[in-house]
Amino acid sequence: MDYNFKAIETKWQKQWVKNKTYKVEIDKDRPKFYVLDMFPYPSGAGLHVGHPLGYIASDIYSRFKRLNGFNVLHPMGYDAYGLPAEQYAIQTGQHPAITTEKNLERYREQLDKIGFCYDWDREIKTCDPSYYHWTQWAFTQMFDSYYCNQAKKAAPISTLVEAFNAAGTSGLDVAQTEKLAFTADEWKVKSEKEQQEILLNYRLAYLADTMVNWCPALGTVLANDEVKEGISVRGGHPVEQKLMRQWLLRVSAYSERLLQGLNDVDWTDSLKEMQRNWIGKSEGAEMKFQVKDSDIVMDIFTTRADTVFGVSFMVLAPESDLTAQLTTADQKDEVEAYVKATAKRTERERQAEVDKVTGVFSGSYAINPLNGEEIPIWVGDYVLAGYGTGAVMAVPGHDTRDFKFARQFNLPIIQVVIPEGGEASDTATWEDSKDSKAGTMINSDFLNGLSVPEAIAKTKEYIREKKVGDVQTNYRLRDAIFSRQRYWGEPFPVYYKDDMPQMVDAADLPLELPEIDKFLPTEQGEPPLGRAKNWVYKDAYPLELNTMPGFAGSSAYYLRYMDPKNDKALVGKEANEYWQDVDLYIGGTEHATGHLIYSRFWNKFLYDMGHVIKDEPYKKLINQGMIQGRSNFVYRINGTNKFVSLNLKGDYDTTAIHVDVNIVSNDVLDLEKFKNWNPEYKDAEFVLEDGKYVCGWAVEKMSKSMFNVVNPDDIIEDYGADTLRLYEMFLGPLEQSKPWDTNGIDGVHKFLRKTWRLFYDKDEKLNISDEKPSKDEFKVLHKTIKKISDDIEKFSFNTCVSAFMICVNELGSLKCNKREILEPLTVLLAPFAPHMSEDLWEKLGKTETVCDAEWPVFDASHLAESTFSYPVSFNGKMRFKLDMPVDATNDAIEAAVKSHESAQKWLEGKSIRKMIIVPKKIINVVVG
RNA sequence: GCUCGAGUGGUGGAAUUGGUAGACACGCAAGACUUAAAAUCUUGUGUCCAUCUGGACGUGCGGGUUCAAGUCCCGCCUCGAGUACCA
Repeated sequence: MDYNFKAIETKWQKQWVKNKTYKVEIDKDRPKFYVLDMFPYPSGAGLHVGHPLGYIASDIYSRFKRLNGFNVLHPMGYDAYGLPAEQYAIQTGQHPAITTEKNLERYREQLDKIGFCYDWDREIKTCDPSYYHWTQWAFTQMFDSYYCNQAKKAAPISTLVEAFNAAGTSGLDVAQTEKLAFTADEWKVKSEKEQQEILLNYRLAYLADTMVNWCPALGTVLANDEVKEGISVRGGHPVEQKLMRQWLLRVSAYSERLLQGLNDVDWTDSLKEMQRNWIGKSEGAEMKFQVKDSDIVMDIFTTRADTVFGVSFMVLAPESDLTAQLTTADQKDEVEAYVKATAKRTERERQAEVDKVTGVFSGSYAINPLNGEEIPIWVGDYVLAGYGTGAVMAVPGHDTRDFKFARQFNLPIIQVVIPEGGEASDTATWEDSKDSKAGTMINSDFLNGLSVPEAIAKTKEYIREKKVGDVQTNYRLRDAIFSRQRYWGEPFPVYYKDDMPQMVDAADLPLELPEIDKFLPTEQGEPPLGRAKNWVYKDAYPLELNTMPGFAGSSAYYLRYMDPKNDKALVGKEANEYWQDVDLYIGGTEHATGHLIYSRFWNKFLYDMGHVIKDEPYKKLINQGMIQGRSNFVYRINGTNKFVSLNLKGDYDTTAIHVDVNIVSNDVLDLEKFKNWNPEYKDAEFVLEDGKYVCGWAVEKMSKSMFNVVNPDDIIEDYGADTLRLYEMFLGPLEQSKPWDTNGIDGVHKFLRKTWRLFYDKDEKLNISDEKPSKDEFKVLHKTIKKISDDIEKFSFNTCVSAFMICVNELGSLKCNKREILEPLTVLLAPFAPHMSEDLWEKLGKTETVCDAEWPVFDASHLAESTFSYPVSFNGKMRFKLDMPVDATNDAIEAAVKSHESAQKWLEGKSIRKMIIVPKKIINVVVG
């Protein structure tokens, strides 16, 4: 019988469903292992060959763990809310739920064909009310909480109210939007509404007027990680800054814990580094600059308080509240015009014009707290409102941006640091600021002569003593904007009473997404939910019109898989205590600053409130590399419909045109298919080489427009799922990006057929021998057991496939069909090629699934050798091999080398200076 | 600019962490089987010189450490990813 992958794969996929082979339940007798794939968003395009890479890797690891006695949780579900389905709805009027359901079915169909061991009984969808019930619940919990910096954890907001009643804000150190100060008496006399407004300053989910990334094309605001280089990640539309009242999550409260937590997780260094940069901790000082003839005090943040004697002006962000306050009457027009002009520019324009220095004088002066000098206050858009205090002290001598600004507006430049090995010089002659990371202080009063680190320490001490500022830590991480002016997302469990937000009662959750007639904003510019009929709570109070963003549903999904049907809690105690956390998380690096920050934040909050038992959700995380496309090109001779083969194109003036990779084989174009591919090429003519049309190629992103998309369904149709799985792994290291080239796939398919043939004789009859295997056969097997076991643990799946090929090639030449070899080999192969292994396992007479077989145990005694073949080098160059007993003494080896025939020509006329002998490794003879 | 990662045959990639560079596979070439093709099998395949035995060179570039360097150190170059007026 030939290897009939179609019959085998269909058969076992049915059997697995029928036997519930992948159903998982809590089993306290076995250790748990939780393997998770990053939640896919089911797009309309379906899966291409790059998507399953990570899923195959996690599937192999899950099966391997199960074979090693672990109770493995390996679930799958869908991040089903999102912009594309809604954009499609706007264009076609089709309800996003229908589009989503259709896409999801297609995804499922494609996934099923690959033979994954998911427990589909645990499937979740973020758009399912029984799921978003708990997304809404978590939000209400955050609303009812604040973050205490002293306890370093979240606590119920009622505790804070008690504290206000007892002593106002005194003695409190809590996360807050604005630094407020009031006494208990002041608090008590405030109206209910005023108190509610104040509490928003502390809640972990809060409503506030903030600068947001507004994307007009999508009609919604976006979080920082959803914007790259001033354009939206989804859709690529321009984004501008706008002041809006929005829901936010106080992620910044957890900055330090999110940073510290990275030390306890097993993630790649590069991913941790990305998160560290995104959190952006910097330590420095906050200093107070009194404004001349005013009671206003400017707070500025600096990491280089030691350079304060070099400050020659101050700069405010145009959006800063202080800008208007500090503008004098005669500068008013100019400043207002500048602020307006800045606001009009998109984020993208602002970034593109980094070199353009713009600014305007406010008319006011500040007083340097260290030397009492008066310095002008300017407004400039190089200062960001969102970072630090939105104001800086400018040290043009030692900061590039300040230097450029000073030159542009003719402001004084003072040198305060002499770089190591340099001398003080006239700043008028400088072309750029001078580096100040190391050196000696000058022009700095009591700091003169000190080194930079000494000066930093001394300044900190000084400003604390004189109370002109304080040592301060700053984080770049911003609170997450949580409102979206869209339809297809979780509704907020929020209603408004007297204009103040209130949470929907827990008993009334989930608050289901209402039906609307059109998926567009209302005529009044309200979000789409403004169209919903009776969108009120308790028949009286209007409900929130915004919906939640994409990351809401994906922030705690891994917890839900532990207990997906629980209608009393996000996750039950028993399930949470058993499954605990994710042992292995596999997914793309694109989630580094979004999902992976938000879900860590979300989880830490739930941990603080005692709802889950682990502080960090993902113990080990691996980023699979991107599968790139390998595009093919044809070369059209300009102005003709004639195409010239790659190596002859130098003789012509040509234009390269992308051609569908599916009509090219080994870079040779199928001419007939090409003519039929596009009516434009129906009458195409060709200049061939050796009778063939050879295409050019390049590695590019896999995308429709490059005609290089390869569909896994097609591969499975031609070669089977097991071949697809093996080939995806064989392409290269999991974490590396690499191009997909279908051409190499024959190799792994051939390997599977060779494996099959070990079980079948020439007449295609099953033929397995119960004879004792030979020493060589055992050696091949155990070498493979060791290699596969080690490499799976290292996630080095490409070398596993090579090892299998070597093993089967060797067993093939030994003509081995011994049960004692083939049985363990089938188990080794089961994680990689589950369909074939399951089938062969049955052929071996087993009645239980191969998934529950026992992983073969490596026995080193089978690898023991009596001789070792030494490579013999002369001055480091390998010249010949020498077989020696493994227990040969160095003297015996030395003698053997000296008398060896091949050694003579290298020793001739030279003397042996030294002989290096590394037992069972190498011999190196140093001659000269 | 800063941070991280990577540069090995025509191609994808191996190399036990300092010890035989190019495993395994694709592609290519020659051969076997076949009327023929496909499939399958065998052999060869880093570059250069040589009829062979063989030799020289060779892991982005330039230095260095070492008996021995793809691997370690110093200085560059190129590509990829992330991030960016972050004070």
